[in-house]
Amino acid sequence: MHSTTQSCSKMEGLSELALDHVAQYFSALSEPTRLKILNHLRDGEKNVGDLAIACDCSQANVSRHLSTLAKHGMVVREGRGTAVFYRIADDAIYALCDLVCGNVARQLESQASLLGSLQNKKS
Amino acid sequence: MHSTTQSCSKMEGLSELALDHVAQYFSALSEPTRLKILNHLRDGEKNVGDLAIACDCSQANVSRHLSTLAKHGMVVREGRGTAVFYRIADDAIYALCDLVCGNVARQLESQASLLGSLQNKKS
DNA sequence: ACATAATATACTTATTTGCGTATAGACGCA
DNA sequence: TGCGTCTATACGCAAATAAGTATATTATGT
Repeated sequence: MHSTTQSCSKMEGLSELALDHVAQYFSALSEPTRLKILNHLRDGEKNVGDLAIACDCSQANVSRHLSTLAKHGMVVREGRGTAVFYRIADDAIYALCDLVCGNVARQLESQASLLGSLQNKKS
Repeated sequence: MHSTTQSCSKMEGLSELALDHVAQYFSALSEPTRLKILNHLRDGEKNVGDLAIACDCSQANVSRHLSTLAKHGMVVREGRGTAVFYRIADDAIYALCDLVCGNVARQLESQASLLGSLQNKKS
């Protein structure tokens, strides 16, 4: 039923190998251009060329990034004619990104307030 | 009230700079050892030395990783005596990891079934 | 003050990663 | 079949990153 590595929906007690997978998943999301691509796919599928223009990025670059995202099952590839369209595989990816956005926002705020208090004291 | 960069709880329409922050946040979670550290902090604070033993990792290495996690507000540092204890700053981090775990598990399963069907057809 | 212990950091090295560039491969069309 | 278009890949390079090693820093107790 399942592969040799146990598939677990919680991170606690994961095997070394499974942790690597999770780390690589996060790694796929750790690149601004890839996040930009995901953002541009919010309103539906787009082909590589259009994404390159939208992201202000070279075609080769976008293609490589899409390949990375596809490898992790984040986007789905579908060739039609000479073009290749990509779309989000699972909207859960946005829940993930938005959650992180919230965390980052809080983090920035606390840093800002810390900076502010330091400047006030002006030691 | 807020800093120069708008703080937004959604990723859509984020500035270039904000996207960088989000990417760096993901990047902090893209390392197996750091995930292992977070796992070991589930049951409460631990000092650096104990974490090094638990993670089977050098002290210097763990210290560096903790520094990275702290930089992003994921863990909180507190020195007591000669030791330094770290604890999770926000349990939301686990929700994040568990969510990714679920995605990775699904991803592995679909890859496994794909592999299986290929082997069955044995082209 | 000195010795000891715990943590952080500097330096080096090996690996990874993203990108520019050029090119190969696939598809449609005349 | 030959051409134009779109996408993927190979190659080289520069920057980023993780880890080993040694050392600096900080705190405690005598």
